[in-house]
Amino acid sequence: RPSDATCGVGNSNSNGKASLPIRREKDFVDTFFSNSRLHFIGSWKANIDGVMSAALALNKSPQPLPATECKVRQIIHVDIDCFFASVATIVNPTLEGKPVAVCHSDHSNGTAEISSANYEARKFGIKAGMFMSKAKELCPQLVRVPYYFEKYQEISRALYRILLRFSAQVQPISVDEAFVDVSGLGDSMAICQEVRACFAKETGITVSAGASHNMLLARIATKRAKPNGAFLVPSDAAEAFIGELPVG
DNA sequence: ATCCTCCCCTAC
DNA sequence: TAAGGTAGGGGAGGAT
Ligand SMILES: Nc1ccn([C@H]2C[C@H](O)[C@@H](COP(=O)(O)OP(=O)(O)OP(=O)(O)O)O2)c(=O)n1
Ligand SMILES: [Mg+2]
Repeated sequence: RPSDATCGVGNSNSNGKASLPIRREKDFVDTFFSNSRLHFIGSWKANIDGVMSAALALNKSPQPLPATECKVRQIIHVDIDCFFASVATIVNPTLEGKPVAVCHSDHSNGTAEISSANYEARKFGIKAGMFMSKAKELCPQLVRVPYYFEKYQEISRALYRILLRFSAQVQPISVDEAFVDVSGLGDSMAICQEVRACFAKETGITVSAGASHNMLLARIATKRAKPNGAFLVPSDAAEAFIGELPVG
């Protein structure tokens, strides 16, 4: 906080240089937020509303059947595969097939957190939130890549533009994840595959999809579909599907 | 009974 | 060399 900055180290004497620590404090806060992946994700949620209303204003998105007018809804959930890590592979295709993790630091000690790990890296037990130092213990040949926040924004917009071509009822969950109500708009698995194909063609990145008759089942179906797949839970299979889910 | 605020937790 | 922010669900409990 600027009001605290004059209490900082090296500013104890009254030589008229009190403004310097205040300015450096402000720069610190700005760089912190501009490099924070969690700030990027969190503020995007509010940002999505603008993207949505702009696209919906074009009035080109088909309206699904209201829940009251169809016996069984058709809900789709989509989630980009290891989003940030996938973007790095688009930027540098030679990373294909190698274990990759997104992180500010590549050091073997310290507490820098991994934001996203690709599926090669996950075979070693590496996952989001893990310290890079721990990840390199598990996988010394792990390739560390930087953040590309501008590209995440661009690719996220592409996903939402595609989803809104199939239905006007899109609920954003995050930068890489959304629900879509496609009740009465066609075969839900066919729509899943169309969305996946469109997105892969436009961005070169894979997105997985789950489909079922409610949001919860669709979301869990996406976990089963990953990576680079689609999975349907039919109404009469829901009980068995839920019943066999492992703990953890 | 309802509404509100605070707090804890979780998913991104 | 590191950038642990943000929104929302839901329970506890006080005010109305
Ligand atoms: N603890 C976390 C979780 C997520 N993210 C960021 C990086 C992810 O790429 C993005 C999307 O989150 P997901 O939970 O969808 O994870 P991924 O897309 O990376 O992998 P998955 O294939 O499991 O969806 O959010 C992050 O920075 N820190
Ligand atoms: Mg994802």
